[in-house]
This record gives sequence, C-alpha cells and structure tokens, in this order.
Amino acid sequence: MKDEMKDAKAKILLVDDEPDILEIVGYNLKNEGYQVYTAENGEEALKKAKKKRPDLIILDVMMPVMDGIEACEKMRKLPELDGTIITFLTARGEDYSMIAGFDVGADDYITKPVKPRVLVSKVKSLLRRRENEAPSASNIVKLGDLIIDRDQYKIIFKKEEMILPRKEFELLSLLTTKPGKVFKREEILDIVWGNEVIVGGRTIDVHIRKLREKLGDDSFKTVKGVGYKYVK
Amino acid sequence: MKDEMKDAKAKILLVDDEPDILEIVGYNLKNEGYQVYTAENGEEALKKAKKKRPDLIILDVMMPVMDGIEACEKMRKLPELDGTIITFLTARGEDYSMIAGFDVGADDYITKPVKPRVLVSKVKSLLRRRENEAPSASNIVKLGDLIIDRDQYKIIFKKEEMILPRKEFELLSLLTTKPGKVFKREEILDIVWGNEVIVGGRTIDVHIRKLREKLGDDSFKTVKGVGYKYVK
DNA sequence: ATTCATGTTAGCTTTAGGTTAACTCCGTGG
DNA sequence: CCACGGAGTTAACCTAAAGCTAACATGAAT
Repeated sequence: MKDEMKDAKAKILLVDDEPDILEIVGYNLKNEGYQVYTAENGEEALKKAKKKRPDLIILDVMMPVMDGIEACEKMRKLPELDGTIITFLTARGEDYSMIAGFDVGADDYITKPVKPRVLVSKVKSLLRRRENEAPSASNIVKLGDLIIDRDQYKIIFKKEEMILPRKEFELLSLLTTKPGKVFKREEILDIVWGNEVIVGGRTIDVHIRKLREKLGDDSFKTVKGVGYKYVK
Repeated sequence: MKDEMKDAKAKILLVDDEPDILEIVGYNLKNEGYQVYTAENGEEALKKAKKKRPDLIILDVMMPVMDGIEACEKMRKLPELDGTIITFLTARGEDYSMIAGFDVGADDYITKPVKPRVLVSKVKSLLRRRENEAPSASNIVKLGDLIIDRDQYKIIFKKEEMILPRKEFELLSLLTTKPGKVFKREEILDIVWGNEVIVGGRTIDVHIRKLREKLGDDSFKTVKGVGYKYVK
C-alpha cells in the first residue's frame, strides 16, 4: 500500500522524438499514477530534467539535436540528478547502443517495441530498486572525543580524522555499539570475523592492541576470561 | 502505526539561506507529515528554535549573519533545546566544516546535494534514534546499595563502581539471583565451576571471603553444613 | 612485477585470577 | 577440657589468558 503511494508520486521523464511513442507510453505510465513529463530530444530533456528532477528518465537513443547517449552523459554530471535512474529505449538489434548506454552511466535499457504491460512492470521494478538503495540509518556514533562514521569507514579522534584498517574499524565499531558492554571473544569472532572463519587465539588481542595504540589504552578494558569492552 | 503517529508530529527547523533549498527540502519533509519551520540565517534560527522547540534542526553551515557553527554552539547552551537533535547540511567536500560541526555538538551531518528520499530516511532515522535512546532493558539487578550489571560485568556498590574477577562475579551473581535462598556448596560448584571441574574444599570459602572483603561481611551468611546465602 | 598495507600466526613474556595447603578459629558433644 | 568438624584466613603457588613482537601471508594498487 505504502509503496504504491510513494511510487504513485514518482516523476518520470520520457524522451523520444516520435510523438506516437510519447503518447502511448506516456498514457500507460500516467494510468499507473506517475507524473509524466516528456521531451523530444536530448537538449530539451536535459533542461526538463534539471527543472523537474525526475526519479526516472526513459531515454531514446536515436534522436535529433542531441542523442540519448550524449544526453545521458551530461545528465550524469548534474548533481541534482544524483539519485535519478536512467534507462535507455533502444530498438531491438541495436545492441551496440545499449553497450554505449551503460558506458555513460545508464542503469538499464528497454527494447522497442515494448508491450505496455512489460514497460510498466519494468518501471515499477526500477523505482523499487532505488527504494531499497536508500541507506537509511545515519551511521554515526559520537562518544566523547571519538566519532565513528560507519558510512565512510572513518573516525574522528580528538578532532583528527583518521581511517582505520578494516578489521580494526569493524572491531571498534562493534565495541562501540554498546559502550560499556563486555563482548565475549566468541561474540567478537562471530560478528567481526564471521562464524565460519577460524583465526588463532591471539588475533583479537593484536587488533585490540592496535586500537589501544591509536585511541589510547584506557578506552579498551579487558575483562579476563570474558572479553573486551569499550568505555568512554 | 504508532511510530508514524509520533513521527508525524515531529517538529523540524530547517535553516538555510537559499530559498530553493528551504522550499525543496521543506516540501519533502512536509510531505512526510512533519511540521516544518524555516529560517534563513543563524540568528533567526536561534529565535525560532527557542520559540518552537523543534525535535530536529537541520542547519546549513554557510550562512550570512550567523553561520551554522556559531548557531549550533549557542543552541547547545540553551537548556530548552536539550533533547533536540542538530544536524548540519554541508556541501560535499567541505569535510572540515563537518568536523567543526561535531566540535560544537552536532549529532550528524548531511551532504548536499541530497536526494529527497535519502534526506527523508535520514531524518526518520535520526528521530527514531532519539526515540530509542532509553532502551536497555538489560541485565541489571538492584539490591539495596548493590547494583549488578551482568552486561558490563561490573557492580556498583554504595555508588562506587567496581569490577570483580570473574569467579567472584559469578558467585555473587548466583547468590543474588535469589536473595535469602541458601545455595548448597554442591550447587555453587555445579553452577559457577561446572560439574566437571573438581576443586578443593576451601575454594568457595576463599571467594566468599573476597566478596565479604569488598561488599561487607554481613551480606553473606554462612549456613553451617549447608552453604551460603546472600541477604540485603 | 613490485610495493605497500593489512591481516594472521607463532612463540615468547607477563599477569591476573584461581587454587591449594597449612594454619587458625569457633562451637558442640563426649 | 579436649577433640572434632566445619568454616575462616593467609600467603604461596600455579596456570590459563592476555600482551607483545616480529615474522610471515595475503591481497590490493600501481
């Protein structure tokens, strides 16, 4: 239900030089509740794209004035179209154009002629795909003078930005999910290393040591016979 | 459902000197059901923040009159904005400003340009984060002036935090699961030591002694010929 | 191919925690 | 009064766990 609502609001820019296609395809998409804008060539498409910021652009390859490839290339450089999906419309057999399309950053392609039903389901699936890409959780944790940015795999410690090697980062990341909580060695292995991998008994220690080196001894407490914990 | 209700009511103060941004971002947030207030510079933001007490403030860094950093700094000093989340809006590449942001107490940052969908999901997650800030429901037992935290493997006794060696902790932990109940020596051995290990007859005593040393004699009663119990 | 950074291991040292042994204390009953 | 059983105390001893270091392995980047 919700998804439908959201999708219903999605804006689509349809670009083709044949008015028939614009009409037929446009009709079908509007029927599904999308807001449809149209353009008849690359230049026009670019302008409208900037202005309307569509969620999805369906771009014919062969067009006068500015073809789809070129238009796509330019669109990809516009920050305001960052999250926009671009898909090509290409005649069956024109496979080379599809390759060129991916080359300039397209997300998918659709071959003409296309049955309306197929088209609509493709559009839905493309929009859904983007839905799932939404990174959601802001992965930033602040703990005194330590800031962990899980999105960027970096930390800021005492105002100094630094990047940690992967395992160190993940270990730190785990420990800081619940400051104060003692994580058993077993738990740590499960989560940071994965329960299939088996590493020697001293491996965790070594990483803890490196973290201590970088972030100060006192933040990482050892609880003998149990594990480690992070404290502010 | 409930979450939606709560989120729906959330107040957001959006601060940016570019009217375009205010409009676009504001539109998206309103669409999600948030109450959105706007301001075009730090000074105005400060005033509105005091008055409206928003749940979340989205603050552009670069602004005339009073920039985001300064505004944030001042906001953090206002007790009425105690629970408010502050997040910066910063142009990609301006990483230094993000650091400065954290420095003055911001909770997160968002880079421009930002896709509406991403922004919305970030906002939701930030508001949710606050919601969840008091979850715990963890392994904590309180008994008079003794608090046992099984997650942290530590105790707080008469307001003083201390960590106990593992066996002592487990012994204490066991006895306090049922204050007043007498645990037979045999039981204690089974549970704390495991029924395979065989230890000498005086071992338990020694640990009891250490506990008595640390937590006072009177809490640990000996029942001759049987075992020990913990009493408040 | 070479280099560099990261990750893992082996083997050693150190230490906290756990156990024991030997002795003491205390109350009960012969 | 003394002997006995159970518990308390202490310090010495032992050992498993953690710390450390350097070497080795892996793998990505050029």
